[in-house]
Amino acid sequence: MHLLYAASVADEASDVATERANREAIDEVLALVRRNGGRATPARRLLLNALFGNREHRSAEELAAEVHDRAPDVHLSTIYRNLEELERLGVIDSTRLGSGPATYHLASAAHGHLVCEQCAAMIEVPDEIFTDLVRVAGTEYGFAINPHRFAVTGRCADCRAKA
Amino acid sequence: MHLLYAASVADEASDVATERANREAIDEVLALVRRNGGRATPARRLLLNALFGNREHRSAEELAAEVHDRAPDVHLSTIYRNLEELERLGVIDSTRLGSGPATYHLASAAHGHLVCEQCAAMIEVPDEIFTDLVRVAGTEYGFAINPHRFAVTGRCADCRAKA
DNA sequence: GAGCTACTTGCGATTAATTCGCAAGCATAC
DNA sequence: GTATGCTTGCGAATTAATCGCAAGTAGCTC
Repeated sequence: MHLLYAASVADEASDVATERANREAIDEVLALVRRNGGRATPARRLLLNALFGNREHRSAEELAAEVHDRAPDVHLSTIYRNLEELERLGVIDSTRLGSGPATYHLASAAHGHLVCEQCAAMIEVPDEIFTDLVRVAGTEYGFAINPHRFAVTGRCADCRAKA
Repeated sequence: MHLLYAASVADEASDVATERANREAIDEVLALVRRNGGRATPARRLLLNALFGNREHRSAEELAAEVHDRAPDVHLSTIYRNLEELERLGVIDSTRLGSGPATYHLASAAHGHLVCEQCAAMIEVPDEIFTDLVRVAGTEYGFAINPHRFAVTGRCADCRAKA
């Protein structure tokens, strides 16, 4: 099993154990950062901690709030710069869901997104749902789809039922 | 006859013809607007003229620029309000392509979009490419996909070749 | 064709999300 | 330890879109 995944699977039953497990995964990411000419700074470590802390989609602002619990001085622009860097390295994915801010989560928790245009509900779906689209786009247009970075919009079951 | 003059006369002639053809379609839309409690205002007519004028994707700002050729006083917020209204009525689709502003085009020219994450190139694709995705999302999640409102991101053939 | 009513508009201010420039700070390599 | 250059904090700037409000006007009514 992949280390990144293993770390975040543990539930919050034992905070200490989770934190230790996450620290290993975070150190691995920081090693990757260093291999790419980057530095292991406290701000970066705290951001990774927030990202590994739970698997939900969170905006830059929300992640900043979590980082601020421990280091109130970390500036929002630092969060943005680090998110950009981590995405470039493939550690996280950013996804634009509808009209709000972009959301971020670990690349190891990759999945597609269905977002309702009416109620903004978001459904996470496995990549397999895109198999055919990926194939056709590849053969017909030479286009390699990345299903993690965009949201598929439409209307959810609830909203359809109401109409 | 002077060539440049001939060209401009021809352009103007075709402009006039196109405008007459579009006017019918535009009147039809305005009738729909009125049926829904709206009014046929000059600003609205000019915006529709711009939308019917060519089929490309254009941002609110670009459409405003076109409207301004004839009526410089139409405010950008009026453009936004009218675009919102026209989308609500199903006359146009708005699509978020990547990171830039939303783009708008006639719903009758509906199609999907592949957008390259690297070079921002946009490929228009027929709806059929989504057939399987639409089917699976419908049966598995009760979700009705609208393939016109989002962009499928990934890497285009050119950028893949370079890498 | 005058008048009423409600939809629309122009305009500026405001919000939301993100990016940028720069000087100071600090992680690493040597 | 010291130099190098990646990073940060901070505020200002950008970009895209939305809002509140008073003035304007489309379209119905009589």
